[in-house]
Amino acid sequence: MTQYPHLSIEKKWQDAWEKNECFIAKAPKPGQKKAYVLEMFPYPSGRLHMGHVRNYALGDVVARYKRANGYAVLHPMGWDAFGLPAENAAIKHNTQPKSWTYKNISAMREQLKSLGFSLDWSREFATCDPEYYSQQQKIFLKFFENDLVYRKSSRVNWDPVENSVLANEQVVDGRGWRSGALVETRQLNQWFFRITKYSTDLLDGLSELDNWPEKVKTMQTNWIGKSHGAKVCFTITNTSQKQQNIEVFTTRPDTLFGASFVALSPEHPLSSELAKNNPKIDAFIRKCAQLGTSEETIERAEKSGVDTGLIVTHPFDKTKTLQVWIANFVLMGYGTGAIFGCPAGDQRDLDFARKYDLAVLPVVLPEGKSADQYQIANKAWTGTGTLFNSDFLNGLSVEEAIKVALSKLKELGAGETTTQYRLRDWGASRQRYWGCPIPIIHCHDCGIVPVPLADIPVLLPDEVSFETPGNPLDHHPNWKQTTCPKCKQKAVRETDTLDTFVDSSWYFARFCSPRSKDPVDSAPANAWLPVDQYIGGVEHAVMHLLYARFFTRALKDCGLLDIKADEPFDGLFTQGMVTHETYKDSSGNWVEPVNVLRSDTGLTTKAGKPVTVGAIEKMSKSKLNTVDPAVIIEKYGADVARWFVLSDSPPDRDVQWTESGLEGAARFVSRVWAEVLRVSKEPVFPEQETTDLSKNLIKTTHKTIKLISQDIEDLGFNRAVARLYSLLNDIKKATDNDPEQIAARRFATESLVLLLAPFAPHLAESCWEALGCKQLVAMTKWPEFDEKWLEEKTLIIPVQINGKRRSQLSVAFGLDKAVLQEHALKDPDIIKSLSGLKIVKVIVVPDRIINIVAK
RNA sequence: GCGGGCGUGGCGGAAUCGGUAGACGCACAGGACUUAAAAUCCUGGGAUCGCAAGAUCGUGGGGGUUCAAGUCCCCCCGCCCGCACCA
Repeated sequence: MTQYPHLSIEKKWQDAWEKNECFIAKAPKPGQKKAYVLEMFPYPSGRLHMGHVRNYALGDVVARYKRANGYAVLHPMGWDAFGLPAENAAIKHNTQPKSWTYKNISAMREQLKSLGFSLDWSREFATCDPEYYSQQQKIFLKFFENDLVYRKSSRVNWDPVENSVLANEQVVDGRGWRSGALVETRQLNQWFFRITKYSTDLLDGLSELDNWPEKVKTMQTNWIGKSHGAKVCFTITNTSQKQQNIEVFTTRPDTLFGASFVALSPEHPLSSELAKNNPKIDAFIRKCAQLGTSEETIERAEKSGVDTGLIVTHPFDKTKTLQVWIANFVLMGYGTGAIFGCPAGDQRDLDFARKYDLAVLPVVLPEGKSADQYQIANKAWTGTGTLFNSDFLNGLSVEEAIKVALSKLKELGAGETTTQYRLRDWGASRQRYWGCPIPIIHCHDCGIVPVPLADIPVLLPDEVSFETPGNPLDHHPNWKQTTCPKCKQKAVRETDTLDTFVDSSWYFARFCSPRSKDPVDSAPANAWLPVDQYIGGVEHAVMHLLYARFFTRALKDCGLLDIKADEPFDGLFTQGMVTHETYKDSSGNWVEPVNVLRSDTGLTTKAGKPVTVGAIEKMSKSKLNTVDPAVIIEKYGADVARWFVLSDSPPDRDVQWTESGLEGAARFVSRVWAEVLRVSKEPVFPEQETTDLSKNLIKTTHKTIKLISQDIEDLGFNRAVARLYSLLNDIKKATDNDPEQIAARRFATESLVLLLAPFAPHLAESCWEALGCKQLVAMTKWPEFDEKWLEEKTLIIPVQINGKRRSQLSVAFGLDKAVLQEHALKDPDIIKSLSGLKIVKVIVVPDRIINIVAK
């Protein structure tokens, strides 16, 4: 077989595309449709991984397809370049985050280019470019002006040995990952974006996102967590404290009669107040603080608490009293930071009650249970039912009881209805160097003073020291020293930088006018936004996507973004991960796939040690089960790598990287190339339609054009790939050498090449050239199908008896029920199978199926 | 713990509306070509029973709805993603 010479060819076409400016986005002409195709931009870790290849290959199919269909396409690329790894690398390798990051960007840019993605590189930027983050500082100032950003005290993980703030991922089992010290929590003044101002709008907006996966919308809905309920006031009877009442939030006021305790969050102001005079409470709160700030760890921890000794009265019955506890599972960030516990109706409350031997009184009776026998063991009943043990609520449904309880609370002045959101304001302060500096000055006399626009950008210092732990900006000998813009006295700069999620919350808009002196120019923004197809990992389903939706709204409200669209991303697609088998040697060390040798006796390392195969997992450095795209591109070519990640697995599911799958992809590329060379040597005949053979191939080709176009629209690339395999097989099978057949074969082959182009663009260009076509495929129109070839005159209908296929009929299209039934009952196989049975009923679905029910 | 998703041959998957389960690819087996091997080409593969015709079973497990269930409903199991300072 003719080997496809990928190395020389791929570079040639990449240069040709660049020379012809094929992928430079040009504003849509009047009447021209646009497509903004965007994949989530990468963090410049230094090397491309297979997840990137998949992500960008998916987007590239869409971009190339849209271009071939006459759309003006914007398909840009940039770098999510700020963040913690650069600082870790700086410490580890004794470099500077800046040089490390830009070096990585250069390396990854070359790798991306070698894959031949149809990107508009003229718009490239990195979020750590001063041109980018200075615009972000302007946005921050505008948000500050519009009260969309503010300062408040909030908890952070604190490493007492390193004297620095830890990210949640840096807290391992309650200890700092480097120092091993027990983590404490500290209160710090930090900057917050007022995302909760848009809670309702962000929630309502979801319903218009028809081209988003349902699961992502559900996750965002739950994250925002709108719930209707009540604030209920419990009066403390035995206190010397100033605070006389405890306010709790509940969505289930119907279960108030089942309340057996009230619980405060360890961070509740009253808890801290009580801790002052009670060492036991103080110790408990300190212990809770060691869990860190992650909601997951807090909720996973075994339920525990401490009795405060306080007693409150029940709002509905003053003679009933409840103990007040402090419990580790009550979150300060939600509701009022206090709850009432109804153990029968909430699993956490029940676990808590069992542990501390508190009363468990069921108040909701599930349907079909008897009131005098119903008991709660170790499973709370959270479903519907009828209220009992509940005084004036007895006999009501849960839904009715909620209403009645609410009006009673209002009547007694013991509570009010409220709407509560789970969504919290976005804490965006980071006590780190490698991020966008917050353009604020702290003045002793004037307080918080924004940096004047004329003084923007506030640039990061290039060289910082990581010798002392903590925030290098704070330690820098002179960076933070400045003068107050108002009073001209000595003042200091804010040393917090912004969360990198801020950088990625508006980059898609910046791509419309990447070199502008303003954050986003209105004409190009209106021409390109919203993003028509956004593609990235499902791990970003909530935070990144919600922050970007918030920013779009906030930017519009501040007048910094002038577009008609309300939402940044019209279409969203979440792709699956790239996985690989894991390998371990006899000493239990992970082994890289490149070091595993396969032989008849099993797997060994290159050194000959036996290797065992472990689970198939997401490619990761820690498990060493990665495959370097650069190695694959060198050996097989970019098209093979692209073809592999697009084959077989549906894009939203995980794809398992296998050597054999890769070889299959390589084989396909060679087969296409060989077949095209064969066809290219044949004479060119005008298209004719005479023989059945040629008709079939032409028909198959038209059908394939239609189906693949649809597959690409639906992002079902694995199906498109399967159809391309089929079409190639059909072309290869057509071996007759009469002019009709040769003409049909040429038509099918040319179509194949064009259909292939979004998936394996270099191969397509080479084939196109071999077939004698002068224009680049990248500039050629998508093939069209003709409906007249798709009309089916006859079809095969299965005939079932009792739901089991027993025969089939070849019939004309569109026959009516009676005729079909008659045909079916005359069928010899059916007559045979029906012997001894009595026909009960015949179901006929025209053009689909016939099912005979018989006994 | 809470929220979301996924589960189909030896393997990846197809079946888009409740209507022939297993398209297409990989791996495997047999054959052709070759001095031989590789590559390539052709053919065959869900399982069980059967010489065959064919029959029965079969979409993680258990129930249910329906003439008909991979698809809809309920329960369970396993794996994956997110949980607000990783990106």
